[in-house]
Amino acid sequence: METKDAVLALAALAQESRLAVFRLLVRNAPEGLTAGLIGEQLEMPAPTLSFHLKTLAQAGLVSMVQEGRYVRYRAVLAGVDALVAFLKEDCCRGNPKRCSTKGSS
Amino acid sequence: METKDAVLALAALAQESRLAVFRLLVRNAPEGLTAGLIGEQLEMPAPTLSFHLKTLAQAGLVSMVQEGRYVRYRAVLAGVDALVAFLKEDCCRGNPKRCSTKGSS
DNA sequence: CCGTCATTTCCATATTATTGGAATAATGGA
DNA sequence: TCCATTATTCCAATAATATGGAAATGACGG
Repeated sequence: METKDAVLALAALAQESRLAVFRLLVRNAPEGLTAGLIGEQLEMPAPTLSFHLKTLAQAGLVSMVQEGRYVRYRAVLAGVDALVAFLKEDCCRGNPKRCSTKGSS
Repeated sequence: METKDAVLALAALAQESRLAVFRLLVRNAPEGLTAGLIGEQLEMPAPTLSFHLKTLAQAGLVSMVQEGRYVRYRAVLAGVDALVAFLKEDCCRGNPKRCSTKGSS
């Protein structure tokens, strides 16, 4: 992962509305939800939601699939893992014992 | 963790300069670095760096300790873990098997 | 105290993001 | 084909953020 991608993903999540959308999709993984259902759950106007979904998709954090008249969105959980790996890259110069808490990447 | 805290932390990282600062501190955990050394490594003007360090500190992602004339900054690695836990909260409605990749929180 | 060094605050500028109404597409059923 | 439904694009007002020079703060050594 490159810095540019990480900033894109972090910026996508660093916004109340989008964070709510993403977390809703995480809860509803792996089936996902249609745009309409998301808007209904979060009481968000369609254009606003569309804008945010596009941002999340461009950041690689959600995937979209056309299903007839609907578009189904899904959280890309691997995106979060990639982000964390990037953040902790070469943590403690590779002395994992000195690194805190749980030993993710 | 509350939504507000998560947005604060994500926004702190969602910026190229700050992301660079944080990752530098992660690499140099757990000792940390003084403000001056960070600015030197990243070739960043002092006021700009100070602004970004303050933002990271307010987000709970770095800690600061006065050391004589210097101020030492350290990455708070647990902050990242808390963030991930929040993002993946109730993932797949608690069906961890259906959740992807590695089984963090 | 006084000078020096490390860091922060002040401030103005430039840039970028969020929001939702109205209009526009795209799909499928009758 | 025509209509109802679903979702997106267009656009403009509003708000928030990043940047760095100059000045101010704070800490230590002499």
